[in-house]
Amino acid sequence: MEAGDRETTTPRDYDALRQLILDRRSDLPKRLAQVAIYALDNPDEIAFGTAASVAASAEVQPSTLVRFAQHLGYDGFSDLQGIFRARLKERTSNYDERLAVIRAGAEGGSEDQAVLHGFLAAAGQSIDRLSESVDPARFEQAASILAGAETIYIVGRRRAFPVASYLAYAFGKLKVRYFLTGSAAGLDPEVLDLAGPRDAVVAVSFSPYAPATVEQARQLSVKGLPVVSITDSAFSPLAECATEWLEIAEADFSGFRSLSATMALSMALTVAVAERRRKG
Amino acid sequence: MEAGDRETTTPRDYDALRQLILDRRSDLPKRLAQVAIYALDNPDEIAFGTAASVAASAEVQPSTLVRFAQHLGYDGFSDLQGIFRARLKERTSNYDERLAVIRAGAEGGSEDQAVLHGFLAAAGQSIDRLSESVDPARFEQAASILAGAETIYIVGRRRAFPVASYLAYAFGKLKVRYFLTGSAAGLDPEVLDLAGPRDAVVAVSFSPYAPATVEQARQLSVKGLPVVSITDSAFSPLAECATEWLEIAEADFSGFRSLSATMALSMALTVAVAERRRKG
DNA sequence: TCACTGCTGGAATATTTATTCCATCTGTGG
DNA sequence: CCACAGATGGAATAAATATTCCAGCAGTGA
Repeated sequence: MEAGDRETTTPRDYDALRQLILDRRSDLPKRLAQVAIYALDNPDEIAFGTAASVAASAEVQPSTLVRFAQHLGYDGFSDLQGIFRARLKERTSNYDERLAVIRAGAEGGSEDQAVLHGFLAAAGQSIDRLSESVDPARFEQAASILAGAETIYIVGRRRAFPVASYLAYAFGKLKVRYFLTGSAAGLDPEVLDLAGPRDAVVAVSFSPYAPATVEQARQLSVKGLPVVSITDSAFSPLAECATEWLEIAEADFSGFRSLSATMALSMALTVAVAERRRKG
Repeated sequence: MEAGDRETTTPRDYDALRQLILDRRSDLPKRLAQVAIYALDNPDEIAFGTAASVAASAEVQPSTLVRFAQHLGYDGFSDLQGIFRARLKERTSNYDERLAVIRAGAEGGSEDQAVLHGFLAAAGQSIDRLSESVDPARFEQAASILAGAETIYIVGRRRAFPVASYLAYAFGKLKVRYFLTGSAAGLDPEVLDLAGPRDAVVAVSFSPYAPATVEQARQLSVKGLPVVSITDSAFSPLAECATEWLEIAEADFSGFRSLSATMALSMALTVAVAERRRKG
C-alpha cells in the first residue's frame, strides 16, 4: 500500500463508507450522486433489497448501482451491500426482545447476570420509548418556563430524590440559581415563603407519589409560581397542578423501575435551560 | 377462515414465529429441530445469509431449510427469511450513529430537540457499552462483598451524589442497613468511627474525583472494610483502594456525561445484593 | 458546429441462489 | 425380520439476481 499517492482506499466498515460518500458526493456524476444520497438516506433498503428493488426505489437502473459500487472501489453491488448488512448486524439493541428473554428466565449465565442485563435492558427500553414519545413542544415550553425564573425550586423525594439532586448539581454547574427542598432539615417552609411568581418550580414524582412533593408543588403553584412537573401519568397529582408537565414511562425489571430515561431527560432539560439563558 | 379446527396459522411477525417454533420444537424431526434451534440462536444469520450459507452454518442441507420453512407453513426459505429481515428493520437503536448525526448539528428540528435527543442517545450508548464491557465475575464479586456486610457505607459526592442517594433509597427499600455519608452535616466522622471490618463500603466517583469521596473511601479501606468502587477508569484513586471495582464509561453530550448506565448498574447491584441476602 | 469524453439506459448474459425431485436411509409396528 | 412411513442428503432444475456490454446521449472545448 501507499506508493506515494493517497489513492482513496475502499472502506470495509459503514462509518468510513459513509464518510467517503459524503466527501465524494460533490464530484460525482448525476446518477451516481443520486445513488449516493439515496444510500445514506435509506441504508436499510440497500442492506435488504435486491439490486433491482433498490434501483427501482432510487429511480435509477440496476447497472447504475453496480457502477456506483465499482466507482467506490468495490467489486460490485453485492460487495457494497455487504457493508450495509454488516452495519445492521452490529446494531445490538431491541431491548423489548432482550427483556422478554431475560424475564422468561431463559439462557445461560448466572442469576446476577440476568439481573444486570435485565436492568440494562429496562433502561435502554425506557430511553427508546422516551425518544419516541416525548413531545418537543412541551419540552421547549418547560425549558422556557425555567429559563425565565429567578430561582428554581427543585422538589423531589424518595425515588425521585436522585433526580432532584442531579438537577441541583447540574443547575449549580451551569450557574443557575436554585433551591433543593428537603435537604436542610426543617428549613423548607421559611425558604419557600420567600418564593414568588418570578421564580419557578420543577417537581419530580412517580407513583406512588410522595405526599410531601405533591404538597409543596401545590403550595408553590397556588402562590403563583409556574410549575414544571416530571411525572409518569396524566393522572398524576403533579400533572394537575403543573403549568407544563413531561411524561416518562420507565420500564421496570423485577419490580424496580428504571431511572435512566428520567436522568437523561433531566440533563437535557438543564442544558436547554442554560442555553436559553446564555442567549439572553 | 377457521372451519372449526385451530390449524396453526403461519405467523407474519418475528415474535409470533419465535413462539411457534418454541411450541413445536419438541415434535419436530431431528434435522428440523436442529434448524429450529439454530434459527432462534442465530436470527441474524438467517436474515442475511443465503440458503447455502445458512445450511452450512447450521450443518444441514439447503433442502432441509426449505422443508423447515414449508413445514411451518411458509412458501419456502425466502418467505421465512422475510420475517427475520423484518425484525431487523424494526430495531431502532444504534446510538453511535444517532449521536454522530446530532453532534454534526445536522437535521431539522429545534436546538432543544437536538439537546434532548443528544442526551438520550448518549444515555443509550452508555448502556449499550456497559452491556458489552461489564465483567460478570467482578459484578458477582462486588455483590458478594456487599451481601456479606452488616452495614453498607455509601460514599458519593457531587456528580456521584444522585447515584449514592439512589443506592441509599434502594437499600432502604430492600431492608439492607446502610449509611449515606455527607447527608447529616458534620456527623460523618463520628459515624464512620463505628465502622468495622464486618461492614462494607460502596464508593462512587468519576473524574474529576471529589476529594472527600476519595478520602473517606481510603480511610475506611485502611480500617479493614472491603470497598466496592464504581468509577470510570483503572487509574481512578477509587480503583486503587478498592477491594473490587466496576468500570463505567459514560458517553457525554455537550460536555455533560450521562448517568443513565451508572443508575442501571446501581439498581442491578442493589437487587443482586438483596437476592443474595434473601437466600441466606 | 464538430469531435471527443464520459455518462446513461436497457437488453443480454453469466452467476448465484432457491427449490424440487428422487434414491437412500432410519426407525417403528406387526 | 419385514414392510412401511417419513426423514434425509445430494444432485438436477428452475428462478432470481447481479453484472456486463453496447448503442445512444449529453456536456465540453476547439
